[in-house]
Amino acid sequence: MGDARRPQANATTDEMGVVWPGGLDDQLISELLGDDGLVVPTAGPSAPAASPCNRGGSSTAATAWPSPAPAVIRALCSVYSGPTIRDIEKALSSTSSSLSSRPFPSSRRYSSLVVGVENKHTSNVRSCGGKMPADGYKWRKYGQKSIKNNPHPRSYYKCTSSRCSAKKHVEKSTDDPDMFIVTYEGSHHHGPQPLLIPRIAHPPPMNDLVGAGAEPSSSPAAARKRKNEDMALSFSPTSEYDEGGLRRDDDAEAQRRGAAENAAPRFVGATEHSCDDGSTSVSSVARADAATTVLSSDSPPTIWSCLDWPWSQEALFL
DNA sequence: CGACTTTGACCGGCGC
DNA sequence: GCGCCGGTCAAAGTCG
Repeated sequence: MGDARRPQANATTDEMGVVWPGGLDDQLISELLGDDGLVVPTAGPSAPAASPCNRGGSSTAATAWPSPAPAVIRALCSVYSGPTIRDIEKALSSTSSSLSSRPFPSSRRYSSLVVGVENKHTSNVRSCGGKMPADGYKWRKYGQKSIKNNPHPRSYYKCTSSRCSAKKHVEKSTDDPDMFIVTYEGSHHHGPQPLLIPRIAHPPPMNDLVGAGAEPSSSPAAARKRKNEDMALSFSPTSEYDEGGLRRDDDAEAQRRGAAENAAPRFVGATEHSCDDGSTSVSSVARADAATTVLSSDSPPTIWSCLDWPWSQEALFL
């Protein structure tokens, strides 16, 4: 999964299997909501799994996912924009070599967590806008550390939801300054912050929504945010998650959404995405215990994707 | 006043 | 045991 970005209306959309021009296409909505293939396979570290929203009738899914209510799944599917299982399988077979050279830090600890530690999941996230895409959760930064062999500091975040032990740390890749390496640890016991509501009309610019709030550029808040953005690792949005109509969890809502989250499938795969500038990049590889996501383009996605499966990583776009 | 970021200090794990 | 390193804590400051 990883890539919850809306694919751009150009070259690699074939790879994604969908074409979403400026907004959430009616046809797409119909397709998604009408998709009978809302079948989720059992998760397993070695077996490819699928989104509950596998478009295009992938027949890979063999086992029905146990718990989420159909309404929940439909809601999830209505906003899911990640690769299909077919995309994943295809990309896995073609890009595994390139992915093996992705810029993981040389840290011994880092390498080990990628391979086998439960509840630790590493993603590479690229934003062509130079900012970290929001992932749908609200995080509080609790530390920042300089890391050996990486000129960029690593920032540590905790989920702000009470009783939630999810953490993540974010650092810039040494090889690619546009690449953010995000490691998630633990799992949320609640759903993503925003509701699974497509936001179709008038999406604000990406730069106003990711990594910084949509503040008037002349305001003190904007000045502070600009200052923060200039700092090495102040690119991960936290409080800004609530802006633009997002809101925090309350307990009941968290429980409802948590049910869907707990039933989340696990993606295994990779795909390719395109930036607005026409460039493409290796996209996503996700395993039950590791994930790579490349998010590209400056253009504002139109919908929110709130899939947090299983490592509580999902991308949020407004 | 609450929520948040920043940042230096502290702590524990690991290798030598 | 020592030093390095990553992860966390907590005080201070900022902002709305």
